Amino acid sequence: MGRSPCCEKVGLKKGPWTPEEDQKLLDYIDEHGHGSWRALPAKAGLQRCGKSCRLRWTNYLRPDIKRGKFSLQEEQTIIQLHAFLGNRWSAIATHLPKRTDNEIKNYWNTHLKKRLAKMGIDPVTHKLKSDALCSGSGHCKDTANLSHMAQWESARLEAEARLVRESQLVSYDSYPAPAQLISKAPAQLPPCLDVLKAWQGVWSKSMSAVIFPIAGDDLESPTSTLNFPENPLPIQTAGFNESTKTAALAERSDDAMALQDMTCSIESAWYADGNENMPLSYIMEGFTNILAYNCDSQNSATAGESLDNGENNNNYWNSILNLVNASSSGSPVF
DNA sequence: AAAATAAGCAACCGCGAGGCT
DNA sequence: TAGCCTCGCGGTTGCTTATTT
Repeated sequence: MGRSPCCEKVGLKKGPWTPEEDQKLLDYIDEHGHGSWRALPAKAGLQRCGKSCRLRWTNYLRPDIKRGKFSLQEEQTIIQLHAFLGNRWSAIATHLPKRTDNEIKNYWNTHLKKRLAKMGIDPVTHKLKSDALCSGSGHCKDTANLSHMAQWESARLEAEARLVRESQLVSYDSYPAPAQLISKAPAQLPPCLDVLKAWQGVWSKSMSAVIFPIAGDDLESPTSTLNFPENPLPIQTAGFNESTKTAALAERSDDAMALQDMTCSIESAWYADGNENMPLSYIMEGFTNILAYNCDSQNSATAGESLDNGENNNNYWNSILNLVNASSSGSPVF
């Protein structure tokens, strides 16, 4: 028996939405919430499949969507998260407020992927295409470590995404005030991606001289754009203080605690593997610093407009080598 | 100015997960 | 427990717009 179609396709319109259709959908959701997507088109007087309505709403009509050009920090965040998660756009979108997974996916495919490829970086593996830096025995082991950690991080992000979805369900139940309610969702999240954030404030001091030898100390450290409320736990770069952790965890939901524990697992696994010299987050952030530094002319103001592409490329490769050299036990990233 | 090509992006499709009965 | 239903995700398509020839 074949799979039943998601909806009766005969007589249903496909293709671009008209302003009238948009208005009907908006009006209906404004008044009733979306409820069952399958039943929505008939109730709203739309000759569309419910799936199409959901897509139009989530990717275009939702009031909390930010459109337009991606900022440099958004780009960095996408690259960081993609290195961890791969093409899991919904999980990535969870950490880019007001951006949809579809928009991020399109932006990756049309801009970031090409840019990385142009720089000689495999956009799938986030490794140098030559793979020269994985020739030693230690580097390949580190790559396996990264993969293991990425699995933990991936699972943790999925749990976070679940929390966000649940909070959004609550929000839509009490429509019509979706924008305000959804905007509260991040405030309900536990602090996240500590792996990426942990080094914040440290990297620019300890590594900027290596990564940005000409940029000086006043160069803004391109930290994660992940938008979360004030972190109840102090960000630490050398493991977690147990008493602090315990006190903070006591204030949280079970889910949040689980997420925090997973974060700790990632970090402790890293340190336990004998790579105490440089946490993954250092490497990841340094990596995206480099990307930020070498992104194309549209962001040249950040990188320094006086540099031409050739210089940028030279600095890029030098910076990678410096970055690797800075880690005596080898970088797991490349 | 017209045709060809490339880029950008909205929308569709199929699949899998999870909930419900 | 199995089967059905709904939803969401990721890959892909195809239309529109911009750029090049």
